Amino acid sequence: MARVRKTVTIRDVAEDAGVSLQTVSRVVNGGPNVRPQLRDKVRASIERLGYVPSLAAQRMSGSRSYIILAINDRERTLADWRERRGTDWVDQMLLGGILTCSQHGYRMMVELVDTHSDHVERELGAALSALQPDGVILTPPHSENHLITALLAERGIPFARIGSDVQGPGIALTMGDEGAAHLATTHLAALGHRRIGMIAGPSQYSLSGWRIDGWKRALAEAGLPHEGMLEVGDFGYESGTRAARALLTRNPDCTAIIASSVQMALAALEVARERGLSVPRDLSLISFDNTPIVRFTQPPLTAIDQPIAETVSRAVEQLIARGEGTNGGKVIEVAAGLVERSSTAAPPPARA
Amino acid sequence: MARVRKTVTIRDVAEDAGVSLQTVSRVVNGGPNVRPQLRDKVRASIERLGYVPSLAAQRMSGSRSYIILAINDRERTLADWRERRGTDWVDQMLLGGILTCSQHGYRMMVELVDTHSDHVERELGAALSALQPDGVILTPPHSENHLITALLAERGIPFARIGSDVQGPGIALTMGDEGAAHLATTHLAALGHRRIGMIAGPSQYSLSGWRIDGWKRALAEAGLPHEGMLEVGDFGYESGTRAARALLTRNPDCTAIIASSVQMALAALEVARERGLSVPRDLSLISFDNTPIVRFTQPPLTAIDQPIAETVSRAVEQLIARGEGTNGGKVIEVAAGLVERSSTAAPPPARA
DNA sequence: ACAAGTCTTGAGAACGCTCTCAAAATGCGT
DNA sequence: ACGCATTTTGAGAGCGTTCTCAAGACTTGT
Repeated sequence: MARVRKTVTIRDVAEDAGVSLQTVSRVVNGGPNVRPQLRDKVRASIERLGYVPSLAAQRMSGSRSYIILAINDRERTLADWRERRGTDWVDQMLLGGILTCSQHGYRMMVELVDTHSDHVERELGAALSALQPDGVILTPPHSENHLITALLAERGIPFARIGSDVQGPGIALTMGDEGAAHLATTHLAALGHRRIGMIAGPSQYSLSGWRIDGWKRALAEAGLPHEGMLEVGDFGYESGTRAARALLTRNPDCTAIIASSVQMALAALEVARERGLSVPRDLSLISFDNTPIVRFTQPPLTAIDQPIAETVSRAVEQLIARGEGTNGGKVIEVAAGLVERSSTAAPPPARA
Repeated sequence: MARVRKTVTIRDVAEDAGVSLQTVSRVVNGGPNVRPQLRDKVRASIERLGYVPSLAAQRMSGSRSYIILAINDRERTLADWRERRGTDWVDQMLLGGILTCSQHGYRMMVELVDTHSDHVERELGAALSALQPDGVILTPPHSENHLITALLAERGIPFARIGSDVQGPGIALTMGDEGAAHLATTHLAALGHRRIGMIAGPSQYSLSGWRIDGWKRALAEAGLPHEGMLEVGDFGYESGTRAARALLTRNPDCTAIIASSVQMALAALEVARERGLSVPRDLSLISFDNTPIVRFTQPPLTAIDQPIAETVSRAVEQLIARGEGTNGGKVIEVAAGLVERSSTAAPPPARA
């Protein structure tokens, strides 16, 4: 029979060490002004009794809850999941967040919120009331949802917007979308490509715009035109198929494509196959998002590598260290890289 | 300036509705014995004020914490993540859990614990003390770690073991590994294969054993031999390469392989390619784990589809409904299916 | 109409912790 | 040694909820 062991509380420790509750609390929280001798004694008691403060009680009395709440888009997450599309960033985001939180004695919780719903404020408000998190991390497309940012600002909860470089309330962390697109485009131009197409994401995501900007800037620098080389998808596979077909039909001379999501890149790969174009011989392809999938396609895809986990990790750190008072207007940029695999090469001589 | 809005507490609601705290609490928790008239009045106040009970306070006073803790293997999770292997199940597990939890007013938290560490008990114990979860979900390989199950049993915390069919403390939820392997093997045998190889997972995972059992049973039923057709990997890509090479070298007549993880299936696919074997013409291939990746390989892989999300979801429900007192000995089986894609076909006539 | 029950409501303690503020102990300059 | 400033310690209240238990308001049977 499971003997129900009583929880070890701060009171037990205080008794064991022969000090007051308050002193134990100070030791636990690394408070100042405790004589080393006493501190060690208390630490020994904590160790011996295996005391760990209760999160709930800490929240109740103190000002902190030691909880960071990560908000994801329910709609997209669920759709991805049901269709087994691959939720790309969720696991990386999560791991980056959880690890960094636990390093600082915090906990991360995930909340799925539907942006398009009328109840955003209700849903999010309920979560905030129930959890009273010390910080909130917003992922696209929530990062620039004014209803959400306003709600958070009103409640005075520090928050970080991932994938956003718009200065505004909260901390913005951008993963260098403009620069990454520029990098990829420049890479293709350097290989000799002159007709470089772009399959962008939907315009609700402002990162879609930045990627287009980076692509255009690189093209301009290389003296290449962008007219007619842009298609827009919704990040999903089907939209990628449509976009790739349209792009290649309209521009038979197109020798390289940058796709703004893994799904759309995979779709482009399939479209190339159906047209008898060999990748990378006839068509070079670069995928945004360096997810595990792209290593195992045929050929493995060259991809832009955005440090999602690291970005979330930095967001967590910023939120935890918010004490400094810097809550607004900060913009942090994390640089993306390019991982070359076998889907990019020089264009075929005939068409170069 | 963020005007710091005071939190709405149960006291505010009580005042607004002109009743006692206790009555509001009863209404919130759906307690019995409240006159409908009063109940509606209280509900109206709750609605108007936007009251949501504080999780921390609920935990403090009540017996429940409304938290379910999911334990994952830190080592494997991190390795997968760092090497961008694809953490396969993490996102599905998580989503299944989070969704079901939120449907019941619970929250799910994720904890990464290192099984091989000496500190398992410490780490887990600390998490349990801090969070005081109402239930714990164990994923492989923790599901059968006796240190962990003993700790949970001692503390009297209900727990579910995912991917385990061993009756014991806690609820066991198996995803039909034996049956799934049997299904896959039978499918191959029905296509005409007579030499069906198996790349199994490491023996620490008892599901590895069940899969082997299912495979052997199906072979026996079909009157086929299993000798020399088994290789063991560690779920990772490299081990899959080694295993596939060994298997094909030792058995040149092997026309079909079942791989116990996506990574190992991808490795087998690559090994086939390097040997000039066309999949599925010369070699049929079935992957355990129907993750997004396998849809996009060339060819797309036939895969066993284990309902990870649904299983976790059922685990959560069991834990929440634990009130009934049934904490031990229960074994729940969720059936796996087979998704046919293009990596399986009849064996080449010459070798059939 | 009255006692005995049931249903409904409320008062107050308790949960485990941190906060504020006051008391005790210590250090320092002379 | 003495007074003052500073450091170290402790006592008590309070956080928002649910629990226990008792009191009041209804029923019901006779």
